[in-house]
Amino acid sequence: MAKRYWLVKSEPDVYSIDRLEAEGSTSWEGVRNYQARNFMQEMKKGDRVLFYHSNAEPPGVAGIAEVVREAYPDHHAADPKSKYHDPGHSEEKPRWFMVDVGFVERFPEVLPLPLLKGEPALEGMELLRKGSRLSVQPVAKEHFDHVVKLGRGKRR
DNA sequence: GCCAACGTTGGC
DNA sequence: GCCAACGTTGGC
Repeated sequence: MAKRYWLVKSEPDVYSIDRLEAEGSTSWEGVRNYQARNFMQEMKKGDRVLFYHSNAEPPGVAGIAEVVREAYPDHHAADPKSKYHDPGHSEEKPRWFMVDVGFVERFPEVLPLPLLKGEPALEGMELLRKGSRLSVQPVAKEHFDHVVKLGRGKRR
C-alpha cells in the first residue's frame, strides 16, 4: 500500500509541536470520535502527518510528524479515573484506539489557517471545510506537499 | 467570551 | 426513526 498522508489537531496548550520535538514521540490518546478513530486505524507506520494547532493564536499547521506505531487499544478509556474513560470500552472489547506519532519537522513559523484558506491549490481540503471539526483526517498527497512547501517557505 | 457547526443521547 | 436537548469543537 502506498504511503498515506494525514492531519491531526492538537491544542498547543494541551500538546504542542514543541513538546513533540522535545520528547521525540508520543501516544495519541483521547480520540473519542468514531470517524477520527476509523482513520487512525488506517494509519500505517511511516505515514506522514501534518501537526495542526487548534484553539491557538494563530491556528495553523505547526510542522510534520510521522506514524511510529499503528493503532492499539487506548487504555485510558478503561481507566475510571481518566477523563477519557468510557464505560463502553474494555480490554476484551476495545472501542477506542490510539497510535504513536514521532517528531519529524517543525516549521519556522506556524502556517496560519487564513493563509491556507487563500491557497487555490488547497481547495477541497477537509481542514478548510466550513464547520469541519474532525481531529484526525486524511490529506491528499498534493495538498500535503503544498502545505509542506508553504511551511518551509521563505520565512527566516 | 460568543456562537455556529457538529456529534451524541434519550424520550417518544 | 425522528428530533429536541445537550455537550463539544474551534474559529473569531
